Amino acid sequence: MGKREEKIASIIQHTTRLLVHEGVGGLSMRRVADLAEIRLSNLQYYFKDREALLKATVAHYFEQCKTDVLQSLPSSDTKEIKLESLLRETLQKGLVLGDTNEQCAMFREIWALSTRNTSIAALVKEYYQHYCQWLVQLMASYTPQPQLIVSLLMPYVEGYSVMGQALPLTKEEVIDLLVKTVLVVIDQ
Amino acid sequence: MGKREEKIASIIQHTTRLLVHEGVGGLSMRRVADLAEIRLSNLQYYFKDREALLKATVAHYFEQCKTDVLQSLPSSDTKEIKLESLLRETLQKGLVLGDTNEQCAMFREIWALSTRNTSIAALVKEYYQHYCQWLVQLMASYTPQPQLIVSLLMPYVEGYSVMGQALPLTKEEVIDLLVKTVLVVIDQ
DNA sequence: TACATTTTAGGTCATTTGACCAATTTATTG
DNA sequence: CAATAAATTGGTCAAATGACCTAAAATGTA
Repeated sequence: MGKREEKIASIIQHTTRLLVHEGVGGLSMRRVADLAEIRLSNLQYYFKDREALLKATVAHYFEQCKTDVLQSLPSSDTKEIKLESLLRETLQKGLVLGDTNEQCAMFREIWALSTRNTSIAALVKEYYQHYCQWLVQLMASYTPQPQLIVSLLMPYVEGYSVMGQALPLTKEEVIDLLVKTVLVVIDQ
Repeated sequence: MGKREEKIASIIQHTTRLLVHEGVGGLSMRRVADLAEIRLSNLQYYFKDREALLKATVAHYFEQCKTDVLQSLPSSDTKEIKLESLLRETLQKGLVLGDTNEQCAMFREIWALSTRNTSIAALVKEYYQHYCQWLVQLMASYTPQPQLIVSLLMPYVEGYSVMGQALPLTKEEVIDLLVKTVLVVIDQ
């Protein structure tokens, strides 16, 4: 990584931290410059304004998500495992309560931003579409209707991070329920 | 509604609009005062600071949600209808894509806020818990396991508003899938 | 009416913010 | 080495903002 890339990485990292801990309201060029220990005008040299910095930071976030997801998905050559194990494993990782998770906090900000920022909204949509595709591809080895399973599980996982803490079931009970549900549905 | 209540209602209404259209960043006491056509100091008389205004506005939002939900739920004395119809009707209303809906936009802001504001986070959690209870109560007339159905559908509906637009299924297909799923699961 | 309370008006002040600029330093390259 | 571009610095400026204050006006009440 060249010096330029390193510096940009540092800027984006501090911007991300600021976003997570203070929200969009707390994000200003000056504060980022302070955190990254560079002058305001130097920051402006790399990102001409707040908007550009924000866009780059969000794009970087989804890049990171992509890497995380693709790594965490079981590789498709270990097809020996049962569909049930795959589901359990995936759900165990995927079901996260949003209020205890830094990555979720970042997503909340992005989601709110996307309401009024079409280019950020496009990034969100694009990411979810890719995510769907990866999962469909993964599931395709186990069932003739991967789209069905994905359409059933993805919104659930996202919704769980929003309001899972208000559910009358524990995470384990939820996983049992979902696994059972999926297995029953594809048997139909 | 007394003059005082009318004025407070107007302030909260304009605050809500501002939040939806500009985000938390665009929310300042001055702008609210301008929109509500009162002096800044008058606004400060009713809400001592931004924080108090925000809290009251969020609380009002959830009050409104409560009213909406309780009204839209079929009254429990019309038990003649089938569970399937109930599910279809509820899902038709509940499955909303977040990017086309003003109420969703407001929720996005609130959700982002709740990351760093415990009292707002408490309002969110409280609302979802009540929402769960209402639905459990409603479903209780149709199945011995209402909690199961609610635990299955509520996160899904919330998640659908987040990423439904990236799903490979249409809303109608999603509803068919969910209804079928629920009916199969409770038959087990 | 006279008094107390609530509500409104107008203004100041210190801070923060984004935008902009001129000058200087640090690579890079011919 | 010299010239050119890239990177960095320090600083100014106007606008916006929250907090604060005082006085007046409206309203209710004894």
